Amino acid sequence: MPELPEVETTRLGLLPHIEGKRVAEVTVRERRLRWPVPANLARCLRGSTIETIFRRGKYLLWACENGAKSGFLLSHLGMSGSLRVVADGETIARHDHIDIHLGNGPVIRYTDPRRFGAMLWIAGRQPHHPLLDSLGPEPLSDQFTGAHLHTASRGRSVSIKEFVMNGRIVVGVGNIYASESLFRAGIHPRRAAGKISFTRYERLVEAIQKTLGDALHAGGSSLRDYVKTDGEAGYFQIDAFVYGRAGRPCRVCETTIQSVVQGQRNTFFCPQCQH
DNA sequence: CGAGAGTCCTGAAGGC
DNA sequence: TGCCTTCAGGACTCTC
Repeated sequence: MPELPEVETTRLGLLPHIEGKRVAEVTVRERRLRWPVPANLARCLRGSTIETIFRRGKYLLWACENGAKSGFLLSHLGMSGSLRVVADGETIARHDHIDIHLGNGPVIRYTDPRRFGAMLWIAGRQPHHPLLDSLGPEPLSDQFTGAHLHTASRGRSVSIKEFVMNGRIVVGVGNIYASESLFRAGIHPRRAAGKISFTRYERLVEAIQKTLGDALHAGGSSLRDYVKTDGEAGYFQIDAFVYGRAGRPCRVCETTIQSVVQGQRNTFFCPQCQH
């Protein structure tokens, strides 16, 4: 369930605890994540200094300085993953798969019940990886514009809902925020992406940025307690206009909210407000 | 290349 | 109360 705002909140929550810290040891209890955790991950990380963490889409890139052994830890929370700062010696629970022990300090603990997440290593000083090669622009950047969506969608018959959830088009728009953003933009989720006007795409960009921005703000409000939380606090506190509200009245017009399945994902929308 | 389906996994929720 | 089934969900990967 971590969408982009939660990933960014995780990054900001970790930063003050890891910046400039040396990795003393790495414990891997479970290698079976989305892809197997590399057998040499501990060897790659051990002894390096974590300079900072970058985010690209929902991926986190941990810049690890260690001379010729420098590289990047590439992590993804999947849908049930979390990264927390815990005290050394903290009790290990069922799905606590990886611990990164920092020098005479805390432990960064990766927990992921469903194991859809990832923990990979990129050797070298450039964060190049196939998973990152074809990602679309960041939704909160200047590169994400109505013009971009309009151009990228010409000739595409795929629904707008599936289109905005495609990471090659724009990163970080997951199932919840896709429904919410389309509602805010007044666009019906089943409309063909290729048949939406430039003006409406400009409106959609605004809606996505507002939706993500609001969630980011709410997530940020939980940062103070970050050490003790699993990053979920604040995340779902935003009132959804449509997500999860099938059968209930639209908050704007009181028409009954409907749900449909698109690409094996549930979509929620107001048939009156969206067209 | 694009579209659509399949896949990984566990916990929560619903049905009987 | 408790077991069984269904669903949720990110995003890569495969097939046509």
